Order: sequence, then structure tokens, then C-alpha cells
Amino acid sequence: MITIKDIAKEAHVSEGTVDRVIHNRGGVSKKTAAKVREILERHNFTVNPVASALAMKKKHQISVLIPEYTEADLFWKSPYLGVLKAATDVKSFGVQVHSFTFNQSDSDSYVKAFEDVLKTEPSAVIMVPNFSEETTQIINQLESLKIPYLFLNIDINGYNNMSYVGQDSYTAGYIAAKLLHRQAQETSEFLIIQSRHNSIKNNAISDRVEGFNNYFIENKIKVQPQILKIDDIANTEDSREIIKAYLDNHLQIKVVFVPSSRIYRVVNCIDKKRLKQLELVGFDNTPQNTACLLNDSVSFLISQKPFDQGYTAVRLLTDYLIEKKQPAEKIYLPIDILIKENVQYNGRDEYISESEPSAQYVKE
Amino acid sequence: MITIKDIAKEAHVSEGTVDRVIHNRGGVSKKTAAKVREILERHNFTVNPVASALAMKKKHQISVLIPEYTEADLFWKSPYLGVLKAATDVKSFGVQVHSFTFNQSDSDSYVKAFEDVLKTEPSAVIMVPNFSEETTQIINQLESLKIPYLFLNIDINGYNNMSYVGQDSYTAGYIAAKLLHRQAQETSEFLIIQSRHNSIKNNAISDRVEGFNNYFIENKIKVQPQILKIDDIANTEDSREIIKAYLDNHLQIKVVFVPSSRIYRVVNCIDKKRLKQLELVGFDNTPQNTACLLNDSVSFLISQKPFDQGYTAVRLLTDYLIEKKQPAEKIYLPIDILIKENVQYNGRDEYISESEPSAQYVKE
DNA sequence: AATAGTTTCGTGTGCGCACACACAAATATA
DNA sequence: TATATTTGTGTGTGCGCACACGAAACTATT
Repeated sequence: MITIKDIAKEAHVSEGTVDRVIHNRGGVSKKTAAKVREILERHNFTVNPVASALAMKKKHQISVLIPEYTEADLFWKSPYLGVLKAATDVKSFGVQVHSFTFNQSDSDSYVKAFEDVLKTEPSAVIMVPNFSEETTQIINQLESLKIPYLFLNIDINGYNNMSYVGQDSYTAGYIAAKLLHRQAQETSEFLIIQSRHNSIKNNAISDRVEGFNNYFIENKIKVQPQILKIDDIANTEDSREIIKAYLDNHLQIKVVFVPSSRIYRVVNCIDKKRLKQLELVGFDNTPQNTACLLNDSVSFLISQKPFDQGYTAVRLLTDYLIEKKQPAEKIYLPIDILIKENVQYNGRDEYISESEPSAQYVKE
Repeated sequence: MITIKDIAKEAHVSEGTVDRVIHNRGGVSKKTAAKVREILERHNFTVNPVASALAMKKKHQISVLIPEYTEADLFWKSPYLGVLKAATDVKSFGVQVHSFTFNQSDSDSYVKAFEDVLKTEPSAVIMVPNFSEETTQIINQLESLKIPYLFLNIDINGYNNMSYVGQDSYTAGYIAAKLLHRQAQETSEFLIIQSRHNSIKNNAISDRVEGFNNYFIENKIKVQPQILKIDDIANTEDSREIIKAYLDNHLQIKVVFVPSSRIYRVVNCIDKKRLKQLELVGFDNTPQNTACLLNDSVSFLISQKPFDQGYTAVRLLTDYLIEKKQPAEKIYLPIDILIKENVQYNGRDEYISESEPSAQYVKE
């Protein structure tokens, strides 16, 4: 392994000079800089990140702005755990990670959490954008402070975010349609159940629905999916009534698509008897949703690898901060198709306890 | 971040003593050892792997024994690239990785490659077991030299391998059956096409077939999959004849399962016209197989994440060598269900050029 | 009690790099 | 020409740890 010392010797300069060239610190004459650069390139030199991390005086700070999770909606726990795991992995590289959470139905908490983010004086920020107006404000601040920022899970356009880490939601919805269509009878009708609960415009969900609908259009299939919007899916009694009434009036509906992570709530609203005659597809392997797969009430789940999203985002920014590696503009994680049989091998890492985030992929 | 120096200060001993306790180097009185250990545990101390790697005098050597790949059978390129990627990632931790390949139909090359492995004086070995007799010999040598070894991709029993990294092949086959059955007509018959080409007993393939068959038995489905064994699937003309004859004689066969990565060869042996009436499922997203997905000749591929297998194995052993982390006995990677629409997001990292193994998950 | 042998422990050095500081050379200013 | 100012370059220190060396403290032997 070639070191700075080796380069210095070959160029007949001191290690300090080589260091200046490598980091463009300036104060080196053009002639010697060129000479050193030539030797660096010829040997394909890269700094030893281990030694670099150890010697680095200035510690880096990555701050994360992410929705909070609750027992009823565990989805956001996964990205959080991914961030946490990455944080322990990069700690010894001199990178600190701090997370701040907000309530997705309270824009004030969003702004407040962001203020806390700023207090950490971050070198870079990972954020899940919510509330368009507030987001614009937040990003204006980040840009004037020249803090690079990365969007996680939700992709929005018109900003100079350094990258996006998440899923191609359109294709995910398209795949859901394909899986359902292939299993359905000729005469089946399709229903999309959407929750109006969180009034925030969520691009991911609308993109999924668009992909879902476009599957039938593109493939010239004479199916017109119907949409049932429910105000508060968390209210089981009301929702049960609404869904029952709808299904009673549309007996040809054999297929239900829930473009959010709340499919377990929909399942809770449908009689067991009727469930057996339906094919359901939803998103995300939260514990509740996974349970629905295992008891055969849901046919497929599409996972967006939320744990990996958090993990990848932190690692990406770390590489950027330490090695100046520019990440790709869009980083689309795999679209996982989960069924009863393979769910156990997927995301074993996602819902482990926070105290031992290292035990992944392990089968008991 | 707490350091050895901090511990030493608190225990009123020198850093050297703490170091001895941490690494069980001996030469510490029971009393002081206990005192230091108590403080270590109370602070939940772990060595800084970065500093540790930098200071480590003795470099570790991981050697890999893996089948070679050819243009016609690119499968083994993926684990190789995974190993390669991991190698660059762990290089600065003082871990060297060397790969040695062998021809899967030539047991001599297996033994010879292993001799080369031994010459590197490895601290640990990753191997894909082949040829039962020779494997026993090899493992005897490893055990007498007390070199820990890990099985990759192919799981065999009766050895003291430190771990297995790969897929649950039985379940993978079971899933293949389920996917096919759900799409098939009531009257369809199922055909398994197996290649006898490589005469070596491959547990993975027989496990897949077992899982495939058991799906129908467990679920009491009156389907008896038929098996067609082909001597040399690489011989397209002969195979074409054989398959055509078989399908002509069994017109109810609508579903074909190929429990290996050679499904593209089977596709090449079937008329386009007939292909449209068949549902095919195979394994592994090699470029040729992926092409079959994209042109609709294959419905599903099941991926065993070969790149990740190689990568994971190296990282696992690195953690063991550096931090003494004992890996789990079996590490089952996810069983990926791939279709035309999601294959592009899967394993983008697998078939990239060897020169830039860092560009993963990237969408152009 | 003196010596040799053994156990227990502290000190020093270097891994490869980042960065502060000192100092020399080149140039500008008086 | 002498002095101030600006480049350009070398040296030294420490990040946290692994490990060699040697010095105490202690035990065994005569």
C-alpha cells in the first residue's frame, strides 16, 4: 500500500507538500503541484481512509429530519434504525449522526425539529420533506448556509438536493397492479382504498396509484380501478361500515390495493369470510403487515426497504464528507416483492431492538 | 468517545495493562484484570476499529475458493465481484483478500486451487464446496491448521464451518412453485427441466426441486410435476429436439421450472410461438436471464443475491478477524422475486465492470 | 540473606494521515 | 540596500491503538 511518505520521497518534497496538493489547500507552486499530481495519478493513490479518519481533527456532523413513529404506525421506525446502525458504523470515522423527529400531521413540529437540526451545525442534512411551504423555507435556509441536503423516501422536484434515496414509487404501483391482475379472474373489479387521514400531499402514494392505474392503460386491459377514500382509517368502526357498504354494493370487487403502509388496518375492517375471497396488496413489511401475510389475509407486500434507505443515506453522505465522493442523483432501492414464504428473510434487520442493531440477516 | 487511556486512568493502571486485558494477552493479575474488566463493561467499551486497524501489525489474509465464470455461465461472476468490492472496502483495515478459482467439472483444478489458497497462509477461508471427497480432504487440512472456513452459496452438513452464507434453497423452490401455481390454469401440468451437465451433486438444485414438489404436497394440490433431465443443455440442437419432443407429447404442460441459472438456455431451445403459451420460472439474474425477463419469455426469476453473498462473506470474516465478532451459523440472504419491472432495480451492482465496483444502486 | 527466576506492569514507538507552526525563499516596498 | 510582505516548503505533534521492551515487584531456591 502506497503512502503519502512514498509519494513525497519520489517527488523530492516533504509530506506536508503532498498533503497540500491532495487536499487543494493551496500554497504550493504550480510546478511542484503538477509534479506531485502526476506521481499521485501514476500510482493511483488514494488516501487511507482509516488513517485519515483517525487523524481528522474536524468531526463531521450529519443531522436527520425524519417523521416520528408510533406503535400504530411503525413504518418510520425502520429508516430510523437504519440511520442508527449506520451511525454506529461511521462513528469511528469521526462522523456524528443526530436524528430529530416530527409529527407528520403537525407542521409546527416540522419547523421546530428543523431548528434543532440547525443547532447541531450539521455538515450535511438528511430529510424527509413534508409540508411544501415549510419545506421551501427550510431549504432556503440550508442553501444560504451552504449545507448539502439529501431527500429520503419522498422525492420532490425543484430543489438542489444532492441526492434522493428511496423507491421508484410509480413502478412499485405498476408492479402491484401486475401481480394482482395476473392472479385475478377475468371478471374481477379492482378497488383502491386510500386514506385521507394525513392530509399532506404525499408524492409516494399518488405515484403508486398512478403506476397502478397505468398498468391497465398501457396493457390495454379493460379494468377501471375504483377508488374508495376513507377519512380516518384509524377509526375502525366507521371504516368498517364504509368498506362493508362499498363492497356490498360492488360484489365484483375481488382485488384490493392499499397504496400505503396501512393495509393491516384495512384488513381489520373486513370480515374474515370476505377476506378469503379477496386478493390484497399493500406496502411495507411492518410487523402488523407481515402478520397479515403470514395469516394469508394479504397476498403480497411491496417493500421499499426502509431500513436500507436510512442506512444508505448516512453511508452515502459519509463517503461524501470523508472522501468527497459525489453520490448519484437518484438512488433507487430495490422493489421487493414479499409473500408469506420469503418475508422472513427480508428485513430481519428492520424491527430488531435498538440496543443491538448489529444482528442482521440472522436466522434463529 | 471513551478510549483505552480513559479506562487506564480510571483503573489506576497503565494503558498497556488495559490492552492486555482487552486482548486476553495474559500477564495480568486476577485482581487488576477483574477491576479493569469491570470498568470496561461499565463503560460499554469497544475498541475503536479504525485506530485498531491502523495500529495492527499483523495483517490478516482471507482467501477465497470459488468456481470460475465463463461468458456462457456468468453466475459466478457476481460473488466474485462482491468479494472484490468487499476487498477494497476492507483493505485499509489491514485485511488482504485473494481469490482462487476452479473449474466446476474438474476436481483436479479444485484441489490445485486449494493448494494455492494454502500458500497464502490465510487467517480464514471462504469456499464454495464441490466434489465431496476432495472437500473432505481440504477441510481436514484446514482443521489441522486451525484455519476457520466459511461455506458460500452451497451448504453441506457434517463440517465445522464457522458459518454459511447463501440462500434457503428449499424455500426458494417452494416459492417458485407457488408463483407458478397461482398463475396457472386448473388443468396445467408442470415440468421441471434439469441439466445433468454438471455431474456434481449440487445440494442447492436438489433442495430447490424438493421445495418445488413439496409445495404441491403440503397444499394438497393434485399436481405431479414431471422431470425432464437433459444431458448437456449447452448443446442447443440436441436439447431443442428433446424438449420439443417432450412438449409435443405432453400438451398440457403450461409451466416450466428450471432450478438452475441456465433458464436462458432452455428458452433458446423453445419456439417463440410455444414460449408464449408457457410460464417459465428460473434462478438468478445473469445478463442472459434478465434479458429473458425483459422480452417476456420468462415470468419470474428468483435471485439469490450472489453479489451480496460474496460481499457479506468477506465482511463477516473481517468482523470476526478484527473484532472477534462471532457470525451466526447460517446467514440466509433474501429470496428476491424478480419480474420484468423490478429487475432493473435489483443487483445493479452485480454486473458492473470490475474497474469501478463502487457504483451501485445507481440509475442512469 | 543473596541470588535467580517468575510474574506483573509501565513506557515508548509507530501505523498513515491532518494540520499547526516555523522557517526559508521570492517578491514587493521603502 | 535594507526591510516588510508574500509566497512556498519542511518539521513536529497527536489521533487511538498494538505490541515490543524493559523495569519493578514478587516468589522460589540455595
